[in-house]
Amino acid sequence: MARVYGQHCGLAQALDLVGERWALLIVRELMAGPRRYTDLAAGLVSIPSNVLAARLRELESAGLIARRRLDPPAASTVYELSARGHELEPAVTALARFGMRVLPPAAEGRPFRAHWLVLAIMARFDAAVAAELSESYEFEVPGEALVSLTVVEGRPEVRMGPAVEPAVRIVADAPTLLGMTEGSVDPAQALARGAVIEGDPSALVRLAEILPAP
Amino acid sequence: MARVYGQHCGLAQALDLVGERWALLIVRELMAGPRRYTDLAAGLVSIPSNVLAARLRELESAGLIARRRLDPPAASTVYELSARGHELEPAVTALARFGMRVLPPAAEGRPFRAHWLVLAIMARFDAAVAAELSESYEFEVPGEALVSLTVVEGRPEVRMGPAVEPAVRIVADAPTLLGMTEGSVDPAQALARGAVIEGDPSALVRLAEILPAP
DNA sequence: CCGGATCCTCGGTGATACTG
DNA sequence: CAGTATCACCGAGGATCCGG
Repeated sequence: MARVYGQHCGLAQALDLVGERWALLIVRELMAGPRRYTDLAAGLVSIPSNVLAARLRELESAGLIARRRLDPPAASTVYELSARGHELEPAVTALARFGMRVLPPAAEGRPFRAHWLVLAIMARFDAAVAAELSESYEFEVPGEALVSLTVVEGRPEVRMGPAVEPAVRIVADAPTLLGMTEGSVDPAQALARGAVIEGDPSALVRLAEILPAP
Repeated sequence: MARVYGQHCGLAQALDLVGERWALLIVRELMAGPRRYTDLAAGLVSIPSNVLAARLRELESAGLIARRRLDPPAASTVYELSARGHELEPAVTALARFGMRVLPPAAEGRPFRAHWLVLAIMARFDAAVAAELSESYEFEVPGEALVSLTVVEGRPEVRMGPAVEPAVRIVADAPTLLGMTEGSVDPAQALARGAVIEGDPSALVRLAEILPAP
């Protein structure tokens, strides 16, 4: 692991910590909440098991993630972002925003996971437009993921799990919902693909405004 | 170069383009302006020549950088960021901001370059504090780099080269100036280390406010 | 079934030398 | 100056196996 730049530069320092292959994708997975080893392997799709184990060790010793044993009866270990690890979120969302601009719309054999919705929503959120808004929204891929966006006085919080009194609820399959957050699928197309959109129509307009095209 | 994630995710897509070793550091170099092959090699400190050539080829075919032949008499080729390459700047500054928080203050054998000041200033700039401000500042490492920060109605522009009518001019050696932009060296310490600070004292206060600690 | 460890192969990286 | 050529090496990829 002597493959570090060792330069006195913020960017080089950041890349010395999370620049290795798979490292930032592990952070992406944990941005959706604590996750077990096996869930991480599934969310990362094609990561070799030994590489995942090595990265988790490195990220833990860098203080970016933490292991925690769940209380019995659910005795299993989960990984989660530390406070310092959460500080990576602005950088991860900025990279994702860039990537979404050049992401091919079609999904030919390209794997996707419903919980990536969390990052997609964070990346598209526009704080300047949200301003003083306070409202919550809920997104569901039946049987796979339930994601909530809660905006409190312009500040967003994206989590796995239900929203309290969502102004809008959108239920669709993963490609449709991801396509909506990426701007390649509009509500009309989503409805044609079997999506269910319920709630306040004016809130749906606001939702589209605070999640502008990347 | 089949080492791509191939996932339908903005972050994975971004890393497929600039996730390989040295790629983002090349972007850092070009954020200080167009640069020749040899200058890139010097700014990246320890990059193998074949790797630099390979990355430049990849970044060019990805549309992130462009080669350009300078007009005679200065007949040489330079590399520069394309429009799409400039779109990486928010992500690079966000990563640098994270890295600056965990960057060890001392520089024991860790190499640095004066033009990294450009990224350091961009990373520390706080748009919320700058608000409606319009003012310019100049930073100089004698014989190595001259950097200007020009704020127009709250929007920053950081360039190599002199500022027009700077409200403040700071002249110091590279470690002192980099330390100031990283928050580890305050003006008093800088003066003790031989720095020259000239201009409007109230503008110096404003400068410290729009470049808060990362 | 979970959470890895182990073994092997292959290709990218690092270091250096060389050339138009 | 702007790369290309060569080679050793180590980390990624892929599969399998193992203890709790």
